[in-house]
Amino acid sequence: MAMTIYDISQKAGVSTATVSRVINGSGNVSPVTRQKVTAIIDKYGYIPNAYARGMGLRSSKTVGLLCADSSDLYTARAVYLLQQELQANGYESLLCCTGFNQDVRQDYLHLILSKKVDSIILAGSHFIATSELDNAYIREAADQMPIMLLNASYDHPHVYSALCDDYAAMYEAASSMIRSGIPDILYLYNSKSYSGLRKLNGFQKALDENDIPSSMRHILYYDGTPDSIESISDFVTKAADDGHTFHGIIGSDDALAAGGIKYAQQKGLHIPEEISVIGYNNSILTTCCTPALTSVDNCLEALTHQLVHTLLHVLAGEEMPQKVVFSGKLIKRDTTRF
Amino acid sequence: MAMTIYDISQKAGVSTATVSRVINGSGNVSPVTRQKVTAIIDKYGYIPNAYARGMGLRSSKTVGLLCADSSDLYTARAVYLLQQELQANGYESLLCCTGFNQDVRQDYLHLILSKKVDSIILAGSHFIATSELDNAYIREAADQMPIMLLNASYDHPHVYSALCDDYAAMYEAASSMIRSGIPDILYLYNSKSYSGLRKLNGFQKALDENDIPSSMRHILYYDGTPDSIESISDFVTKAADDGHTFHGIIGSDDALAAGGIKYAQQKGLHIPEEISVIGYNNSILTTCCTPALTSVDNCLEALTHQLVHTLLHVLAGEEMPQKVVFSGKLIKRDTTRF
DNA sequence: TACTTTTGTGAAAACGCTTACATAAAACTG
DNA sequence: CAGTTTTATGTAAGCGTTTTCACAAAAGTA
Repeated sequence: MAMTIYDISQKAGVSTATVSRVINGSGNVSPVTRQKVTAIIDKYGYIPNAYARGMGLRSSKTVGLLCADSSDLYTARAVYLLQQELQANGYESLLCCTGFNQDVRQDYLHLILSKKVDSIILAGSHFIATSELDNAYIREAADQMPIMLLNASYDHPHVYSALCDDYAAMYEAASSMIRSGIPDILYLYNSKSYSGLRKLNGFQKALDENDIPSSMRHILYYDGTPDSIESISDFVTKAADDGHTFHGIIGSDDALAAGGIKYAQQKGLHIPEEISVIGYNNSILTTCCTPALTSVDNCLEALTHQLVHTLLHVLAGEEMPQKVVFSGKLIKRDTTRF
Repeated sequence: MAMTIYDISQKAGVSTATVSRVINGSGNVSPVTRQKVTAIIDKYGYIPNAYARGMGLRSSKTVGLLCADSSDLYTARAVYLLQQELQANGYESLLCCTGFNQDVRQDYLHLILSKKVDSIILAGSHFIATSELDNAYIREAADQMPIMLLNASYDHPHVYSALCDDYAAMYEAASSMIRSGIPDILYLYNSKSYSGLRKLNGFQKALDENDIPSSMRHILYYDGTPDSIESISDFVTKAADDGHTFHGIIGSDDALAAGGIKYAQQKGLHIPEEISVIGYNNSILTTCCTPALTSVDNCLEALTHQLVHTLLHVLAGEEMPQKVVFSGKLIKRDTTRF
């Protein structure tokens, strides 16, 4: 029932080779023949079978998009932007969400390799900086194709990355808060990914430079579900009850900071007069909060654009930089005094 | 360099047919042979080429996930859940975001058909209830494979759907608000999708039943960018300035309702004493807002689960219901008086 | 034991496309 | 105009699987 290239060649009175050449715009075909074949193709709505095609060709024109959870604010946007960039360049996106499950990830690696994807893009807080398992994973994949890292980096000849200088951005955010007269800051983070660690280091750097004593450093890892603001505020309340005293809160993402705002409100503390809050990612949550949340814009759009740009050129066999770094920007709103 | 089934068959001293049978668990293979072949496969880490495979097989084990914008809160979650369900059942997800662009959608349809996907799932506020173009699109796709609709329905033998009874849920939400003593409600919506229209109708029904005069009906279509809470509150402010008077705001999604909250705060109106607000989707925004937003939970998880369930059975050739309806649930928080 | 059924296996065709090679026709050379 | 290059096209050999068919060996039958 479905048309094949053979059917088309019959109807057009030419060989399959000619039809193939017309479809791919390869080789020389006379204008009149091209026209004739095109007409038949249009008439019957013929669409070549990508599987048959993928066999002859080297490229499947597909890229695996690997992440843990594509529904979190940041990753969702990253996935969307990547997908858009890829589609605009004729590539398809195979979405692979591991849900932080190693087995699923293994299955996906298998699937991805069997599909002969042209590349894999790792997005979101997928992997943990310290995990040797992750490294093995990347290395294995990198043997077969270029691997693209969004906001992470890894030293390997086939691994390319585009990242935001989270270190500098968080350093800037913390410095601003200290400069505004708040030395005792609660730092909340919930991911030990590369970017999570970079942020943390930037924060520490700012404290170090300002000689903040360790008694004023409150760095807490929140390992609850990331999508419940209430449980975050409960977490902060508990921290305060446990003796942590702070007049500023910095979250490694906007949800954490939003939890900080909730905490302040429940406690009856005025923002920003009595306590300041800064988030990260500059997501929709920033303007949803009251007061609107000061946050770091990590130029995700630029990152995704660059990453796909690099990928396309790498696939075209060109020499490209392994690593491109952009800088984030502190967007000032109403939860800070500066 | 990459292994083929032929290489494996050589090393195992059997034919390719036997290797294929081992891989697919089809036909009869003696335990000893199976063992021998499996060992070789494992040893060399052989992964069959999905393209070659897709040629012989009828199924590509891939489903197209079509949406307009996978980064919006609701769709992102839908996509993630669908992808998880599919992956758990051995299917891959080809993510296709049209960005509301007809040409892109056309390209994707082409791509999808060439990839011989087993089905297409339409998710998110993808298509407009009144658009004949959309219908043609669905029909065309439905000729080739089952089409699954998330929270929409369409009468066609190959189109299946799982939906939330948004009509009833919104009716319930509006009724509750009216019952709490608020007859003049501002209804904000930003999508003319099937679900958008169903919600609107449910809202109207509640007003009708309570004999709310048309002078108290404020139904506004917001067509700005959906991810800026500020522009929504500006929109509401403008509506109030234009003479609309209301003591309740219902949004067809949480972002719109959040804009309503912002508006009330800027105006200095107390929530819920002076003005009530209800959102829809029960997203993370609900707890991010202050006060926490009362919202309708539209049981997305149940929908996605059901949809994939239906799909799998349809693909297995079983008879399945064209349409399964779930009911939403009003989650009461702090922006309403009931 | 002679006959039928089942089981395990391989040879080879098919799947729908691309492409290297061959060849004929057309277009240049000088 | 003979010789060379270019252009247009077709033939057929892959690409890596699955699967039909055939057949031999093993296992049941009576």
